[in-house]
Amino acid sequence: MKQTAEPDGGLAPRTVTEPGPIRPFGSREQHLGALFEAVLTRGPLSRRDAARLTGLSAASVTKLVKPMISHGYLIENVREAGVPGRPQIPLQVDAGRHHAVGIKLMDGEIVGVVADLHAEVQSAHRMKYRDTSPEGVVSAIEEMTRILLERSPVDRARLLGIGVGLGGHINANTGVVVKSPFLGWRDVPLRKLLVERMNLPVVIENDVNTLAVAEQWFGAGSSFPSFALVTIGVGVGCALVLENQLWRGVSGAAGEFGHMVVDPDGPECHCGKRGCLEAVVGDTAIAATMSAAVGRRFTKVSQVVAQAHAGDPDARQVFTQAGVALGRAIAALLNLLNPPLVILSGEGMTASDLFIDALRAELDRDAFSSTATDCTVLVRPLPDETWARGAAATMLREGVLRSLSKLSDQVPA
Amino acid sequence: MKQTAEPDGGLAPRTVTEPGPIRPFGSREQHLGALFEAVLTRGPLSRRDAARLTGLSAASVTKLVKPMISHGYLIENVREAGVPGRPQIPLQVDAGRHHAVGIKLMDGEIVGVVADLHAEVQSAHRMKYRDTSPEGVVSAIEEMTRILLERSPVDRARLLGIGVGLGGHINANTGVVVKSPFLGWRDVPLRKLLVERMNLPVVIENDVNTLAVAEQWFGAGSSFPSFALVTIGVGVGCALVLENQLWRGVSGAAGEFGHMVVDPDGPECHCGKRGCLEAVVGDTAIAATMSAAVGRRFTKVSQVVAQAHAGDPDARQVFTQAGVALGRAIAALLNLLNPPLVILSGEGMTASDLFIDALRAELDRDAFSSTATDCTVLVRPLPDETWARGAAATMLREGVLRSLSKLSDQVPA
DNA sequence: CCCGTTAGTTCACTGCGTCAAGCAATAGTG
DNA sequence: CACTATTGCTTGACGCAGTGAACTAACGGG
Repeated sequence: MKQTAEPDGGLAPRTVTEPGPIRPFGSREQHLGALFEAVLTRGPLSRRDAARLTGLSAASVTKLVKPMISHGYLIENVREAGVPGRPQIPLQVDAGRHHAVGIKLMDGEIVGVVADLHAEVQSAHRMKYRDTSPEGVVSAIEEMTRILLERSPVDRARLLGIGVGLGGHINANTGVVVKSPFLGWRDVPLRKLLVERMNLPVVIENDVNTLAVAEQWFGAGSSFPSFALVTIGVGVGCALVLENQLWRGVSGAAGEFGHMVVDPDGPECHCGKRGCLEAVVGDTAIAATMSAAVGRRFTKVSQVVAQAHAGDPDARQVFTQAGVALGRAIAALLNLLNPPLVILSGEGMTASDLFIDALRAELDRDAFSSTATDCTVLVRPLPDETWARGAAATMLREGVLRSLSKLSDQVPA
Repeated sequence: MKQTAEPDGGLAPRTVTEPGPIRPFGSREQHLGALFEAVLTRGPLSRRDAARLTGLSAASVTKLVKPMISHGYLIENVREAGVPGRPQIPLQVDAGRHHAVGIKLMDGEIVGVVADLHAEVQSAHRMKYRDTSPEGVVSAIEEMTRILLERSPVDRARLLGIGVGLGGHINANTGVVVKSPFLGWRDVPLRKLLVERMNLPVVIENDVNTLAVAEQWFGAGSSFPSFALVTIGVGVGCALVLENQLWRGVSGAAGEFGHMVVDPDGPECHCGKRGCLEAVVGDTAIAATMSAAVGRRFTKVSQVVAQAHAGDPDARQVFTQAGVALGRAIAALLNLLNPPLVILSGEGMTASDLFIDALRAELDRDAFSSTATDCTVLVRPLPDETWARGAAATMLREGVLRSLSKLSDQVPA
């Protein structure tokens, strides 16, 4: 805590020097972005429908779309008639026009993809790495990028950059890894290092946040202004999108969900506390609980999952307990923020059938008033490269919105 | 939960009918509001400083301030020289120009105030009521308003309306009390009833939210774009202000903090679960825990507080435990949202010395990375009418911002 | 008394979105 | 096969809001 004081030290600043947070002018940039997002996420769209979606007038849409077409962001599809009246001209994003590399850093392993503007994966690769020093990781990412771009060659001019997602406390604005337990890092300026080495735009972001961005652009999140994304796997993570904005918190550390204490008398967590959510429902926790219950050593969740699917009551019980704990934590989230949507994702959700019922029941039990009934809960098992895809999506979004804002009306030569 | 499904049912809406969420035009209304808020919360302010604060140009400030002065919202103070150059003209809000009634509904008791635009309380009153039917409550509020306005007569034209704060799930937009446990209500259109009876603008809002609004305008919150407000007393409540906006959630139920489960094996809660935060640190919980520990019957917290202040180790222990539980819950909040400020308030904070150290220690222990160090924690013991004052502030804000938006440049006759 | 300095005001200008009118392209109809 | 109804897109005049630059106002100091 910075300080604690009884306030009301009513300071009347004689000279105010705060930098005005208000944009001096023009919402054009925002409207360009909104229009692009609408066309991207809501499939092919006529100008008229785009106008309705964004709230702009048809005239404005025409004006704004023009430079986006001439610069190659959007393309006009062939008109399709069928109803009386002039047929609509479907607009869509020229997906192949822009690409990005997405990379997910894990403990000892790294997954990378090349994705186009629809976040369709063009190629993927997976490799191990040992050297966890900043230099080593940068080299691994360089190597990965080289391999990926060899497999699916992308014109450098059309490569928006590299998005990197990793667990821990990442300050996306400064590009600094504030703290990453699995790498043992503190305050490593990863973005700077990567930009210097690769000479390409780089975005680094918490891995769960990258998933949320992908979900917001290409998934269920596109229909909801706010949602929470909870991932279950080795760890438990959470990302928040509030009013269409990724919520990062003051220091960029928002969304730390795994170390919420759900049972003060629960098992010890690697963070030093007892009964953290992660220590109850994380992968290692599942295996450990099962081992303790049966008296036989389980090292992997997959073994417990297999047992449970085979009908073993002990294994089923382990998952039921995990579901209850998870439900309790998510209920806390629901009660606190009352979001319209919660997406459950992560490797752990592939076995969601084993605990989803317990989770739901607990949600209904714990949720205050209508916070549970007013919330859609979505289960999203994770295809393997999705994390890396999310990182690519984050870079795509950043890059496209940035370049859109520089768009001028004039047609390029 | 509404539903659960694997999504990607990629619906391509042929005809889009969504109402565009974008404002058709003009940010003038927002700038008027921002300017007014700046002058209100940042004390007397010259046009120049106001410009710096809001980010507007000096020219714009001149233009926007003109109608606010001619309509009596702002007044020019006498200039004060001292430095070379033309002296500044301090602008300030004409506090006496607008008033509002603020009312806090409690179980069997009702507190009301009349407040001016600075939320200075002009007069206050407190009374009991028995009839908890909607009719009865409306009558009590009417009676209260009558008494308050007798004591401090306010020109009806200058009375912006009545703000009502009460615990429970309140939908401020529709003016409906969705659920109020202490009144035993469900879906009561309280605002409608009050408007009909009183023929005045009415705002109803969750009581903790009204406190947050007051804090945002007149308290520490005015210097932070986002903060969380946690109240401890009979119940435990929470309100969130995110990016200068009160966060209500989809259904207006956000901020339910008291029924987060902090200890699954803890004491039973009146909500039916076990180990809710409220059941561990609420007023009745404190008394109950103390009774159990000592084997003597305590019915009021004040008794336990007295014992603790007298040095009774049992009593002190009770508060220490409560501090730990509270710290744990607030740490969860910190980790999830990473806000720059948390304000601790409510009647319970008058005894904050008994548990604040335990709370702080737990925060530091539980918080991930820098979420605790980057967060200012403020203790705000509650003067008695503050709840009602908050309700008045909510009405003032609503009323003023609404009427500002109708302001035209022309000088009134 | 004039100068430097700072605050506030005026005004021509510009960017941006809108409205209204016009143009374009289809299906249906006599 | 015109002709009309219908719907989508485009164009241009308009208005609003905010700005920069020039100007006026009001002070202290030499």
